[in-house]
Amino acid sequence: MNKQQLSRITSKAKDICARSGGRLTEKRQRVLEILLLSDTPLSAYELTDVYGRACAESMPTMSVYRILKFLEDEHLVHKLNSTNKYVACARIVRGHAHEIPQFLICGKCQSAKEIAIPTSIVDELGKLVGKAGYTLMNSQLELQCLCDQCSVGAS
Amino acid sequence: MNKQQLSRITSKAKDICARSGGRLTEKRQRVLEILLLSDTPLSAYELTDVYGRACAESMPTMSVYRILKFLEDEHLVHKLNSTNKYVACARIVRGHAHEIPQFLICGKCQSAKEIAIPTSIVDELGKLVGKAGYTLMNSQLELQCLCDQCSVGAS
DNA sequence: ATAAGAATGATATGTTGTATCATGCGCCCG
DNA sequence: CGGGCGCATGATACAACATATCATTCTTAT
Repeated sequence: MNKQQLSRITSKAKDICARSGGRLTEKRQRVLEILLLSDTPLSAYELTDVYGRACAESMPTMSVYRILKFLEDEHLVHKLNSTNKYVACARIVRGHAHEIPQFLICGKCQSAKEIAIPTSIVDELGKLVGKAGYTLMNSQLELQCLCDQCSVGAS
Repeated sequence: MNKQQLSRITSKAKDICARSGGRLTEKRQRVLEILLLSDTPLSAYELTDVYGRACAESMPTMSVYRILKFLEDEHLVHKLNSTNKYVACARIVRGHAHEIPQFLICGKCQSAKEIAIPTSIVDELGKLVGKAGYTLMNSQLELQCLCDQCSVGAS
């Protein structure tokens, strides 16, 4: 990702925040940028470290958590529950509307890819869930995978 | 679940362990029984508490974690990554072969139900994952739901 | 009986996350 | 302009989840 893309994205992120009455402050923007530029999801403590090294003055982890919560509420960042790490939302990068995200997580290099799952599959899942006596509320799937690069490397 | 069912299950669990060279010791069995009898998934620390109250002498949490790991390796227990809690495997209760488990977790009462997802859906997911440049390794899904009882109660 | 190995206990520490109160900073209105 | 209100951040403490490591106890085979 180059500087131009980054500034286009952060400018869009500012709009999104403004529309909901929030503000993308400089610190929030920096946290978002770190996630946008990272190859892999980061934990709150990893983010604290990266922030400290990148930005001269450091930030207490507490603030990182608060900022992550803000960014999640704005749908600019997602949390991966299976690894307790955070990723920038791919939709804001690619300009799509917000949907429930699904993730492919490489068990070897830890990369995570956000994908869209066809409505048909989600609907099938929903029916199945209904038969079991439950109602699907939210289907953020996190699938344990191996990415092609790691498959090749391992062969 | 009555005593007879419980003893049938633990006897089967003993066989499973024996086949892989392990032993279902009394403490391991007690931990498994607590999970079998619990309405909801339990964290390692909750298990420690319940164990302490049920069994007179208590067990260090460290041992609970070790026992949970053993039971997971034997596929007698699953860990829910989205909540960091543990459940007894439903297949051993119902006598089915081991498969990748999927869970429906009620966001209100915290109950968790283990279900089977048809091969067709898993295959579709696999294809999708393949197109995205990944290979599906393990598809333990944890779906955030509302159970029918809680839906009714809330209405 | 005893030695080897498995299971458990005890202790320390690492990782993730929340609660709470204090401080700073921007912005609006008089 | 400046005083005060509200949002953002800092500092500190602690809770919850998990692992590392060494010591002790129990089982089992010879």
